[in-house]
Amino acid sequence: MKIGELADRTGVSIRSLRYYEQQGLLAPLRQENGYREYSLLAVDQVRTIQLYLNLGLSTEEIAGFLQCVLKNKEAFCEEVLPVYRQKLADIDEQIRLLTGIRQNLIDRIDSILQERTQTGQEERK
Amino acid sequence: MKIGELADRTGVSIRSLRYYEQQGLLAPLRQENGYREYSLLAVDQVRTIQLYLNLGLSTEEIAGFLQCVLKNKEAFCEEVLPVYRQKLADIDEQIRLLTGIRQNLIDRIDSILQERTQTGQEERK
DNA sequence: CTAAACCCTGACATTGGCGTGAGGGTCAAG
DNA sequence: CTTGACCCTCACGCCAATGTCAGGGTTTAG
Repeated sequence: MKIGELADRTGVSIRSLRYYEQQGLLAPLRQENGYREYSLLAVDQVRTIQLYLNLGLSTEEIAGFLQCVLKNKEAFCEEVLPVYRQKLADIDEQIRLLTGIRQNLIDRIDSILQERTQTGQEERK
Repeated sequence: MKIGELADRTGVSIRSLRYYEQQGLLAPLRQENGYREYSLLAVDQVRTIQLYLNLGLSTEEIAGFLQCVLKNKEAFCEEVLPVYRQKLADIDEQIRLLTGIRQNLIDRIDSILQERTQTGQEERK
């Protein structure tokens, strides 16, 4: 199938499909006229890519184990687990940072509201 | 004082100080030779800017109330509270997203480990 | 006088997945 | 033949704060 059909079937934009190819995640054949020719397997492949992107992995990280997971179960691919663990650590760190800022904001909002009630300023609901 | 001294006193890079000025957060006088001339107040001002940046606010948002908070208490500046609340909502949303991904990662890690022990693959500590 | 140490204004680079437009082939239906 | 729907390859834009050159003045200590 050509790129437009693959885009329709997967819901991924043509631009993204070409980008994935550039990043080494897809390798379609070429017709004589230069058009990309995708096999049916490409549909699953693109969905798999999307799945990993939604986990916050970069195209580079995905490229590191995509070929393996397409042919085997994830558990068989040694590369996957360390990437997952690193990502988990990163996310935990991000959540930690955000949680700190969040509490800071809450404290500041509270103290503003408190100061306003003390000085008689009204809080609009 | 000149920009280098302000940078030393605040720990903020010269590049950033110039950027803040460009964003309307600082407005130093100019000497005859074109050098920026900062008053002592600029030190507090820069620290205040840093404080808000660390809360995740953009220079544009900060510009909206910086002059006010430099002269009054935050509680007196009407612009601050809505910005804080919006930011808090944004952060809550980010945390929600990250938490979802986090759980997804944990589930996947667990299932990989479980599959490996079932199929006899070893988990290196 | 000179070299070091500052200061100035641009302006490009970074990050990363993807939108979008330019300029131009290919192909099938009418 | 023509029109329209596809396809191709660049290549810039985005977002935001900051790093980092380049090319050039000024000042200051020795």
